[in-house]
Amino acid sequence: MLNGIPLFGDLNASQLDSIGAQLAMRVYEKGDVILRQGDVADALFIIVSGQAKVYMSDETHREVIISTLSPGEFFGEVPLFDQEPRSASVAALDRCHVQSLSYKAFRKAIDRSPDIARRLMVTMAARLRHADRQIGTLALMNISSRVSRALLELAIMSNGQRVVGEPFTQKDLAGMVGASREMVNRTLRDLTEQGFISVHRKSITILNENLPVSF
Amino acid sequence: MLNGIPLFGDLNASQLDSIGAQLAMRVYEKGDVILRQGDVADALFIIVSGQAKVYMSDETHREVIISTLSPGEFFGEVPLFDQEPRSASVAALDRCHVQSLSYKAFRKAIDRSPDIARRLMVTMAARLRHADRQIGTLALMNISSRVSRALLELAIMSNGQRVVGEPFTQKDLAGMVGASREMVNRTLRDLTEQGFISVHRKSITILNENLPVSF
DNA sequence: TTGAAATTGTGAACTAGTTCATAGTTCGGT
DNA sequence: ACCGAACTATGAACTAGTTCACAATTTCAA
Repeated sequence: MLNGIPLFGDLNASQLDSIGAQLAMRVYEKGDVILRQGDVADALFIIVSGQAKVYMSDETHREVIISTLSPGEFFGEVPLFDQEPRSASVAALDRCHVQSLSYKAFRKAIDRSPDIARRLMVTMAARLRHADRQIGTLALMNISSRVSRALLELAIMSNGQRVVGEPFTQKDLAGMVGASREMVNRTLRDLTEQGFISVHRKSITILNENLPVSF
Repeated sequence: MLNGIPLFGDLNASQLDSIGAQLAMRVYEKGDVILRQGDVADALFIIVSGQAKVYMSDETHREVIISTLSPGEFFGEVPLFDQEPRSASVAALDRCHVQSLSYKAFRKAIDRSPDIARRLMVTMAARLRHADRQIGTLALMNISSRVSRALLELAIMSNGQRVVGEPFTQKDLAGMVGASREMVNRTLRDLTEQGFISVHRKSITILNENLPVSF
């Protein structure tokens, strides 16, 4: 989705080296929490492989998925600018290789490279646009429209077809659209009956671009 | 709310002058639309006086208020980074004096002043945090909690009391929390009966900080 | 000051969505 | 190849919130 201009693409090896003293790689298994809402923050993360979800949850363990992250994308930059605790949690949706960069080094990188600063701004602007859209969707659209919109957004081309597949479950989808899992299930059934999608195993194929989005 | 580090605070008069060829001031009356969702964008705006709302609406004229803006705050920066149309509309909540700065000049300012770039990033990060919180709230909390949260957020100190007053109507509040106007009215009645707030004319006083927020 | 427009207040009918319960299916590990 | 765990599916009861309708009050411009 928010696709990754690799953040450090313009740095040569020695430049990377000069800021990257604290660059560390870690592997997270599916379901592992990478960072937790409320934690004190001192590092930025970059996804090298795998996918992750950014989410918030309440005390009854219901959760909203704010966004999903793919290889090349980074996350955890917000607290660098306001020194507040992390605003959401991030967990691996499948096995993830994640690099971390201390804020100290990250700040250095921003200061030294106008290009990194610029890319950071571009990404934050994209996230802002996406978040605002999400707010509009949650406040104005009914669930079946929200599900349709989520499917269109998650779909990737796979031999000529738009497909939403692994690693997303109906529960994940429910979290993304702010609805119960059951309601998502019923919506998928309806969309199937109406011929808009077809569902096989864990993968949903979009048969008709014009999913019913009321908004 | 998202309070204004003035964006151009570190520029001296001649620096301001050198980028500000296109700096123009305009007055908008209450209700006037300053910019519209879908428009092509080529300028940034800065509120000098008055308040404005950032909102999206659907074809049936229901609207969500994404945020409100106070003097010192700027808006309309997102399309600078992605060349997409404006993602939301902005309208004056009361009489507003608004300065506009062409993207061309704005870009120049960002490039010349690391401090302006930094402030821009700080503001975007704050907006991102706020937006994510809003998404969580919309997806996880019931309406009375959302109203309580909105009241706490909008309240300003006015001789020792936390007050939410002009220019916000119940309809505005409804737009902010993604609910019907009637539901907001009923919630305010309940909160009054329970002694948490008191309502006189258009102003709401918070009597007890601990408004019932479930989340 | 007065009349029209906007805002507030409230009941009643309705409905979209949740929650609960339970069964069938698929998945992943040993 | 098997077993428990996670996921999918679906009906039924319930409920939070919407919508409609209308009255009362406040605001504001002429």
